[in-house]
Amino acid sequence: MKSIITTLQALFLRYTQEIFSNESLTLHDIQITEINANFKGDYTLVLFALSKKLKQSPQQIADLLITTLSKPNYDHIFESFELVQGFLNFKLQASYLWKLFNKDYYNVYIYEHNFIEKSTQPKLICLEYSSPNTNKPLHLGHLRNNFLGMALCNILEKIGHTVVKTCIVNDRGIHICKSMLAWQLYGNNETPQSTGLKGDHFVGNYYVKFNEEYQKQIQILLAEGASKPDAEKNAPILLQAQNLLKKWEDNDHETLRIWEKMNNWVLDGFKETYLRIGSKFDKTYFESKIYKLGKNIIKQGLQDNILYQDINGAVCIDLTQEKLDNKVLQRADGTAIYITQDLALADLKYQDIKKENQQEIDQSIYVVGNEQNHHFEVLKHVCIKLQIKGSQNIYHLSYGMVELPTGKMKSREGTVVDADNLIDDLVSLAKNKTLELNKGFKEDQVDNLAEILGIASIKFFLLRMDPKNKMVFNPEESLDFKGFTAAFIQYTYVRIRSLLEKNNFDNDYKNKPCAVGYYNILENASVRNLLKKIFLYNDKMSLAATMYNPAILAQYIYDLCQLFNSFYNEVQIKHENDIDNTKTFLLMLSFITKEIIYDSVTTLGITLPNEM
RNA sequence: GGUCUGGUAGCUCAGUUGGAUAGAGCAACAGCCUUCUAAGCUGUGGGUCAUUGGUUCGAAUCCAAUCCAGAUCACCA
Repeated sequence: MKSIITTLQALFLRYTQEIFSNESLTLHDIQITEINANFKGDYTLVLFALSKKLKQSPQQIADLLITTLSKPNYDHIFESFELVQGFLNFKLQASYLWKLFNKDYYNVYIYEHNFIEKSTQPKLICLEYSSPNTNKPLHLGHLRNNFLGMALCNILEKIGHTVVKTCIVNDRGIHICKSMLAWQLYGNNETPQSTGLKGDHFVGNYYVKFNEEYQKQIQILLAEGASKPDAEKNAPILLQAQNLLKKWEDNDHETLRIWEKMNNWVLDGFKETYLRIGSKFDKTYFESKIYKLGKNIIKQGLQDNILYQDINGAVCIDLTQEKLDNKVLQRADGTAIYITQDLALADLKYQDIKKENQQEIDQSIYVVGNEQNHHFEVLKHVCIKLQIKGSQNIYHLSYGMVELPTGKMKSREGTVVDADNLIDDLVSLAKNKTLELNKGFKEDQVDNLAEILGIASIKFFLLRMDPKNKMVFNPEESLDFKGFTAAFIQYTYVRIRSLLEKNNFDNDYKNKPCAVGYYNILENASVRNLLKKIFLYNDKMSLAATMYNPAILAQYIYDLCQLFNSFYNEVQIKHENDIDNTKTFLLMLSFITKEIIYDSVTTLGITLPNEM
């Protein structure tokens, strides 16, 4: 269903073309905005662009428009006009709003069960997100990544695109060897089972242990008179870890056995968290399985003279024409680095998805933090130069870091906010709050509800902000259940459910014809504002999709809920008269609000309770 | 040093191709529950949109310079 702004734009385009006999006018010249709260009316036609194009003053244009549109042979949809310094404010007829709601929203929804217009150009999109390392548990930054990825996927699908969700698991490399080594040295054959720890936390503890020992050894070397860089490079435990990496790459049986065992512990832990937060993937790739493929691409690149070897034998690419430096793609000793496997993955994803969908990928989105902006710029250029298919359609959706009030999160200094712990904290906060409000739920109901509310609260908190900006997370202040939060929205939702139920909506009103009324109720500002906000849903969804920004949707939902609550407090539906269909209309309005909340909140990946 | 982000209320954030007197939430203060769920609603206070200049009917938004903060510029990931 079309948004009201678009509808009005089209209408005014027709009007102006007719009235000013000017066929060259386009939609671009018709600037319609929601009215500024300080003025009277519903919407505003901003006349400056039109004035320039028509070479007439805003006053002249407005005069002619008003006199013509007020004539009875024109669409009878305007109630009044007011011109204020180039802004033509107008109020719509209540009957028009009523009809619009009934025909374009209510009935369409009842029949089609959908609010959103599909894109006329559906795309096949590959969306990569999450990308965990298997040496430590997920933290708050990963949560932002996961929530963004899921929400974006849902938004794009809502618009009608096909999205293939992929995940690359970074399960090899020196960082993995560090936790492995620490476990070998200090683990005493303990396991997640024997300690009762979640697998990823269990392994993460050894990663921390490694760094502690590493720091100790550096201090010892420094005390013995070594320079700082030497100490950092020669600490025995680091040399051991490097040695372990070499053994891993040489397929040392025992090393691989331990690696696989520890990796599975971590992956089991991730699985649990992903299930809890609702992250799903269509395809999961493992770096350990694909990193070697990159070497073939590099070999081919050398043969084609796109790449070159420097004096030490490292394979490089010249990106000076792209205003970037020369970039190494493979070490002098022939081993792979980060970008080597990214090349392989880009190629692999393209081939796999094309094969499965019998269709070219239109876009490949990577949800990765903005610390890697440079890396992805380089990656895209390298892919293009190496003529990897689909390279032109690579898009890095870069999101800002999550910081604490004290500054950056640093794993080594223990200042990370652990994902699992955070979720537990929020769930338990939600539980306390629920118990405090004492609404008479049974114990398992309380636990269920707390799980829904706790997870929703962190999701909404992370999604309501523009992805590209960094954000500050204050544990004390952020974890609230009032104001601009998920709980507020969930509360509004259950409140509407209850309202509809108490008023017997499903049986007595849902299918009642209600095309005509006396419309007095639309003079109530809270009713009118809610209705106008409903008319914007489609617009906001498609904007969120084109901008890759779930925050637009989050903000919209919040506004909608706030308007509903104002309306709810002002109008007592059960006391309204239904002789003129007013009560039916208000219940339908509430119903559509509820359905939009459900539709949009679900799209963000957030669960709604039925009561709270 | 180069490149890229950002700087809006005490704090956390909106502000959609330049539009009218810059908006929310939190925090503070004052009200509203025998009436459809008060996790709600209503109101008050709080701003040199980092600074300076420019572009024009009009600038938080575009341009330039300066200041501040962050990221990045690895044969790390």
